[in-house]
Amino acid sequence: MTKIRSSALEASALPSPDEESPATSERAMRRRPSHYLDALNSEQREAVETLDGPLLVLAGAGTGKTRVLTTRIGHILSLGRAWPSQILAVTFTNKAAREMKARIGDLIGGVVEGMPWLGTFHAIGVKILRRHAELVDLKPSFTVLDTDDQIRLLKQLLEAENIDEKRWPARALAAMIDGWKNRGLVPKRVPEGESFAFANGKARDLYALYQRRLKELNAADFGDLLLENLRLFQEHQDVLEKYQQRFLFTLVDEYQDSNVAQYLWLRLLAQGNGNICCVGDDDQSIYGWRGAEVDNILRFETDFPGAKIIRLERNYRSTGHILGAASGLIAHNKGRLGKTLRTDAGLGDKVAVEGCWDDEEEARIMGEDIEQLQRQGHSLSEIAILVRASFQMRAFEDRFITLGLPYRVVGGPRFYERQEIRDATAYFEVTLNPANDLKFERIANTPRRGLGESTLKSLHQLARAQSVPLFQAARLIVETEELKPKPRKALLDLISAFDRWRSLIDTMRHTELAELILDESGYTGMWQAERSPQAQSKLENLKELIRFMEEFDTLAGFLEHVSLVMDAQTEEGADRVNLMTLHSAKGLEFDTVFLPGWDEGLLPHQRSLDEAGRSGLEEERRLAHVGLTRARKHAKITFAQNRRNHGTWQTALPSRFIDELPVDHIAVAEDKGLRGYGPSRFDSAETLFASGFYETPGWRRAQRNRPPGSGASAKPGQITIDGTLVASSTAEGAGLAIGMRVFHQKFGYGRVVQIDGNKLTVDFEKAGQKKVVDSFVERA
DNA sequence: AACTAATACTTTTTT
DNA sequence: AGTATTAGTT
Repeated sequence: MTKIRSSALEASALPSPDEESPATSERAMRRRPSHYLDALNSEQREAVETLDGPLLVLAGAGTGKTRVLTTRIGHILSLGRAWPSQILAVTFTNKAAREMKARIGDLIGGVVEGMPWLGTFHAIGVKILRRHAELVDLKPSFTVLDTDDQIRLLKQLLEAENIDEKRWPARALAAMIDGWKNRGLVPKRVPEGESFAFANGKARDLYALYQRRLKELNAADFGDLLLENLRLFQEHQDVLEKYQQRFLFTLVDEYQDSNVAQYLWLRLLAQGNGNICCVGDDDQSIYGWRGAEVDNILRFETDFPGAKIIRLERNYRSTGHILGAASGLIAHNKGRLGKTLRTDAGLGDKVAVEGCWDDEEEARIMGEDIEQLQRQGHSLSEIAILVRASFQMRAFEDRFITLGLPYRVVGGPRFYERQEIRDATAYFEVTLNPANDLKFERIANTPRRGLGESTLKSLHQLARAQSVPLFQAARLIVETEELKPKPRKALLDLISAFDRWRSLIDTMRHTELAELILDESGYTGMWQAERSPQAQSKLENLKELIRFMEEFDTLAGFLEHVSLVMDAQTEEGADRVNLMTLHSAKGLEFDTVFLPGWDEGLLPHQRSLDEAGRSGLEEERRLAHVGLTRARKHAKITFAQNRRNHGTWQTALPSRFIDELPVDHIAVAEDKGLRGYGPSRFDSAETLFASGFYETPGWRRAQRNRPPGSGASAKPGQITIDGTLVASSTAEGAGLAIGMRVFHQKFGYGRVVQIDGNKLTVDFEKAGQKKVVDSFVERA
């Protein structure tokens, strides 16, 4: 247990919430240790002071959820009810964990070294698992697999089982296994029936096989971090009791995002003393597709008998109209506990609603709006554009680039998920732990060193026959004549390189060693040789990685954290418009929020509707609600009538969520007209919308009944022939001849240099000389 | 083994 | 339409 001297506790009696006047001195705080409670409203205060027994804090958007959590921890500490090391506080993201640490630090003054059990479910899971690894058939040094490794492993399994990977993709199996793990199901507990969804009922066996392989590799995937913990607690009562006794208080953030496994885990731990406090908002549950169970929060009272529920309904973020619009919208959901958000701020601006012709116009309008805001002195970083799906971002990026408007894409591929980062860490991992087959395989032929499929295959064969790791098999095989001289030499070089790097671990600084490895392996060289702009940024990222390593003392320490704790470094500071998905916007707030793409089929996403029916619709509605409640002062919703889906133009109707917004809180933009696009090609959404008819049931019916092809289905001035462009040809048949000018979809215009049957050599004006198939070019 | 052409896929994504 | 993976070819 971490030692915290009483001085630390004294210090903890001095919480200083941000609003507190600087005049409040440390000494004053000591005299009146409950002063920090004064900064809370009555519900918040109750949530902080109700320490014993199960407590659910239903915290609507912007009601001070994090403040309650951190103050509660501060309160526990200042009352001396527990040492920092006796408090378990779990979050879902590293970001949330970091923020909580920082805020508790502010509260009790200084860095919170003494909160070893504040972290994500997974981080805490790993920590516990390492201590008791042997009890779940792992060694304490087990590695955590990322998604790539997981898929690769499953692919191998499928191959070994002779299952057609075309028909039964490894990804699908991975999704199923993850699903089971999220529900806390070990292979033998998987219901028979569910097995049939994959490879004619082999799914469960494959899952069992996969788990066995993981143990052999001394590895755990993300799901295991919880599932194995669960198993540990269930099978070893003594271990469970130890933790039950240790954790005097348990706090959970974003409880609505928890899955069954997490719920079971929490319940086991909370059975000790029952002091569990979950904070969440059922109206912000948007991760159902990833296994989150809204039911966990809806059922809290039943799951934890005697639970107290406190609602935080006073919103400190948004103005009245925005809150009114959001509340009116979410009120359409049936499965919710129900909260009524209110604010003391004025009504503010109504939520603007505007229709557009297509996504380009949508982007253009927002670009104009943002430029205007900018002229008024609005900070760009206080503006966010929240989209449902990432493909929507493109239109905005295009527009912003032409406008020269600085923007930043938030979310996207995480730092650690980038190819070059994974490759690099794979090198470090193998250096440290040569038995890590998956990582070894990942980089064996990256950069290309002539160790192709066939070599890897013989390695696998040998490894399996001798039941040794691939690296060991490599050692053996280079002693034989098994391989041809070239790959044999390459393999030998690789092995000795790794051996040498390994010998340097103890003597060399870990960051230097890392650079050495990347250098000598030819990995950096590989990217340097590729003179593409991406290669440049990849090299930058590798530098960033080394910089990040500085924060750790050893290579091992770094690797322990890298897969769990590393995320994109969002360069703060620069004044840029934020562009992100609704999902990644949860927990953030901005003065002005733009919500494009409220189209039927996109915001209630069609797929969500198809796959999950009403509950899917409700989740989509929560997503819309999350979007609206991100805004402090201004919100604008737009929808487009035409959206390019996968290549083809499709007409779209305004989202049903627009109909559901209370009329009083929204302002429908005046018809800006279709600006010269043909005369009344579609007398529907926009025109009627703007003339005030949009709220009538008749209008809605008209919208729904409108045949999908009516109105314009293509961009004016653009001739689209739906379906096929039939002209097929052989080179001769199409009348192609040497010297003829042709057009190719990808390469543009060029001149035919040579004809070889149906293959052409064309000298393209932009792309240079290429060999193409005749059917891909047309006469220009 | 490495390139090119054909094909398949396309919601959201903490760890 | 565009990209990412796979299959086929050299």
